[in-house]
Amino acid sequence: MAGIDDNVAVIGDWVPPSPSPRAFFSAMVGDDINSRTIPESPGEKRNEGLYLGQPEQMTTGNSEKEDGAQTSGVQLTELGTFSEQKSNFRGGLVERIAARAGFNAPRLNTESIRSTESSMNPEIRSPYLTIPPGFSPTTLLESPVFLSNLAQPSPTTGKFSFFPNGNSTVGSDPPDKSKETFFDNIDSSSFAFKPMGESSSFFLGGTSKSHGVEPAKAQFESRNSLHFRAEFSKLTTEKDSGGFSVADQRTFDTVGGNAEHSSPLAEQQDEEGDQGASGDSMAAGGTPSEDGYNWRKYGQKQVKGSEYPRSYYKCTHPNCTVKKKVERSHEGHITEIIYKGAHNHPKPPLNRRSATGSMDTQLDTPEQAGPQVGAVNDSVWAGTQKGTAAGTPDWRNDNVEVSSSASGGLGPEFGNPYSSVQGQSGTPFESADAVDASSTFSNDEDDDRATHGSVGYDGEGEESESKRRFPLHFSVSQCIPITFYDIFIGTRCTHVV
DNA sequence: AGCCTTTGACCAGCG
DNA sequence: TCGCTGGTCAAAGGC
Repeated sequence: MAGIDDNVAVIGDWVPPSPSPRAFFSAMVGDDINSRTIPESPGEKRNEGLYLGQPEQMTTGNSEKEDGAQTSGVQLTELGTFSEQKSNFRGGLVERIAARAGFNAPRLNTESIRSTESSMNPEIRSPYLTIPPGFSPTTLLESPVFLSNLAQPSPTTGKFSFFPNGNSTVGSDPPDKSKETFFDNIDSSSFAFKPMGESSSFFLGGTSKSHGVEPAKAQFESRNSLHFRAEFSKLTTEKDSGGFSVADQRTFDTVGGNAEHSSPLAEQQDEEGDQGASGDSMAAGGTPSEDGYNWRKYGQKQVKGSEYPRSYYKCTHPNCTVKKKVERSHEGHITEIIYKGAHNHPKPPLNRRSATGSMDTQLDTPEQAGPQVGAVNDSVWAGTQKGTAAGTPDWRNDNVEVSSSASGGLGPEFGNPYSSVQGQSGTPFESADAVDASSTFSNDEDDDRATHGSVGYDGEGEESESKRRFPLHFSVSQCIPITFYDIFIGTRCTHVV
């Protein structure tokens, strides 16, 4: 199944270019910044490795900026939370791994990070996603291994695909494969991360632009990575904006990474290649095709307030008037997606060109299946997804805005039950889905309501509150603990617009 | 041949 | 009315 393969690939991407087990774990822990603790792998390119995100990346769009207080607070919170958790994670995971693997896991030094945490407030434990920006929970969750593993004690979903021997494909692996195997492999010299020339990269990182793009990453674009990019992209772009508000977290829930790591080329290549010629080439999360629908770009313009050009897309379906605006950073990261209207048709078959691209992620979610009623009112662009993981649109609400960011995709994936379905179904899960979902969801609501990307899916009850709290209309609907091999690494909360 | 992207021009809304 | 801005059109070209 492609889905599985994808997952595998994704996992592989995680691997640092010249990875050593330590590096890997350190990365996992997020100690990249303080790599000094791991002298063994000096040569490693940290930027390529997993980064625990940098807070700055997490900034959100302008609208959110307005909320200064929230903004800074949130950032800190998230970071802090992560750090804190990280410490736990570190202690637990690393040690466990070390124990199993038989090598000494480096102690991660998170002191510096903690310092940051100091600013951390009670929020640290906030239900919001605590996963570091650089670290993409989504990946974990989505990956076959993690998905299943989180719930299941033994990650048998398969070995990590990135094992050098290559025989370990998640899908192929016998269910029996257990963590033991995994660790054993690690322990054994055989364990090696793929040099990633190919997949160089899954950049978890919150590397900031400062890290610079590495050419190698260009290659990194595996189809799989696409959705990550999307997510990252949003985050990335937003980071520029300066702080992020709580609402922003919705974006982060699923996102950890910073797209910027990947070179623009990489992304573009990736997108283009993966998506195939489909017009989607444009966007990772924002790519039209990502959401499962076919889009035709009919214009592009540099918007005054926006640092990046805005692209205009129309749904290619005959009677569908849905449009969407996508802003992408120079690097190709989507900074904002705004849907206008609702699809009045089911998602097209994967076959389409876009489909050819690996990206086609068609969610076989119920929503998709059903035609979406909705006339689009030309009048207004409803949804904005800045920096959000795509969420499920809150179609219940008026003026629901669904935002799906490429990135957004994650949101739905995690939070959205459907997303989960998707993953399980074996269909490739794409960030796009999220997007799609958003658009899709925007149902009956008149087109007027554009869809904003929102992460959460339900939370109806909370919704009102959320609105109150978050001008952006995001609310926390549900929090799910994220664990990695029994280790609690954070919580994911879905927010509903 | 069909579909899509690109891109400059055009149009409408607003102050 | 003018200028600015955002959104859309449509020709040209590519795949």
